[in-house]
Amino acid sequence: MTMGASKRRILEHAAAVASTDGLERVTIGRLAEDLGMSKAGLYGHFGSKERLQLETVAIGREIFRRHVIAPAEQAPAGLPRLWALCTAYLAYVAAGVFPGGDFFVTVANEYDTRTGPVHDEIAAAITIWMRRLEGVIVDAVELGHLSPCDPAQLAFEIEALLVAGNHVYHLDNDPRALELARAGIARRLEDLRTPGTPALAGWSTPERGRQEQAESLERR
Amino acid sequence: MTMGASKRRILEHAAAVASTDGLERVTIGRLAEDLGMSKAGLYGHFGSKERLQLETVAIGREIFRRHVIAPAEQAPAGLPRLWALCTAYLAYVAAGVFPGGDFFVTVANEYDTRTGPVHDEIAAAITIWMRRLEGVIVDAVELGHLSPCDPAQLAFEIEALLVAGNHVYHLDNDPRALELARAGIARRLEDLRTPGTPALAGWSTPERGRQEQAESLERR
DNA sequence: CCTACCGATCGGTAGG
DNA sequence: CCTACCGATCGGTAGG
Repeated sequence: MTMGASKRRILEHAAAVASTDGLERVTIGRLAEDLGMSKAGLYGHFGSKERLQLETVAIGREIFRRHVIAPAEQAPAGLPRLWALCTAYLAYVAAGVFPGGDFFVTVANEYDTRTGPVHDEIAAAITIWMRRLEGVIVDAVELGHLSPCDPAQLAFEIEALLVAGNHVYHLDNDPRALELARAGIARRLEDLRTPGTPALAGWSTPERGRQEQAESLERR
Repeated sequence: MTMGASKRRILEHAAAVASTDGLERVTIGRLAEDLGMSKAGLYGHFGSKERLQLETVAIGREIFRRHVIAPAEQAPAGLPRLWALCTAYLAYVAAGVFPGGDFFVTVANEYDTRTGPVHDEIAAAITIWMRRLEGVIVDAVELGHLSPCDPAQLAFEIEALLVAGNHVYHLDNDPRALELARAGIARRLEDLRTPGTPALAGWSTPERGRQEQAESLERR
């Protein structure tokens, strides 16, 4: 999409605000003040709050594609690409590409029980992401990397762990959440990996000392 | 907590609204209009928006305890109780106890990157829930129901699947999401179940016939 | 892009 | 519990 530099600057800031506070709090007055321009000047780029929200979702998709999808496309098809998608997602969260973590987790939770164009656009973006996961899983099975399995079930489980990693990472401000997500996905994929297929980088759980395990038991 | 009937009615409505639209949209004017009272009359019960939010979180915890924790306490300790917690959670979502699904998923996502007393109260409630999951997992291992495992890791994975089930159920308006969550948890627990321990009700995937199911259990 | 507005709604208060 | 109000902020508009 062709877009002026000013409009792009507005939308990138809007996406950053939405990732922490939600699309509802992306108000025209707040954006204008943050960016040092007038409300009416900013408003003129969009014509309605809903258009601003829809264009914010669109730029969120663009940033997600650049930081998660595109890097993983470099990996070989099948299991390596599936694992690359997972590690790229976790890296995107850890790097703070959006200050509130995964943009789509925040806005999807905000709009999951609402109706209208903004809900539909968010749901469509997530459906496309899930179809991509499922497609890469199908490839991995057809290439003999993984034992036969239900792609929708496996994609659901992987997405659940990724999203939970993002969520707990921010709620508890604890980077170990991303490690829990990585370990859960690695274990699930390891169980499905066929004998001839090599394991991948960062696959195994880092060694945990006996003391740390005992503490984990005590903490309950 | 002692509480007048009027205040309880306000808070139960506030929790219902928060589960769909978030705590931010639980405004004093909206509650007053919904309940047919004046803003000032409603406001007087709380004294500040933050107090209203904190008391809404408290009543959300009470309702969660009644619908998820208490029923599962009836099940025997160990694996049966762990499975009862999971099925009680999914039933609580499916039953629409809150119109927006799990109250805590909505508000935790809303507040995960904020600071202050409301964030802290939500984070504390979720920590207590996670500690409960971990404690029941430790019991299941000590009772010999499950092979030894990292309780924090398993609790994280179970919670991830439960929350994803709730989330996708509402985002796509598709009840199969809860079945994906149930199946994912069941498979994970089945892999950890020790030979002498019986499987539990609703354990297997429905698509599989009873015969295939029985064979599958024998094979292990 | 701007200044200057509009009616509606926000959290909160005064006074009863 | 109520009416009546406050200043701030919301999305949006008029006019340039």
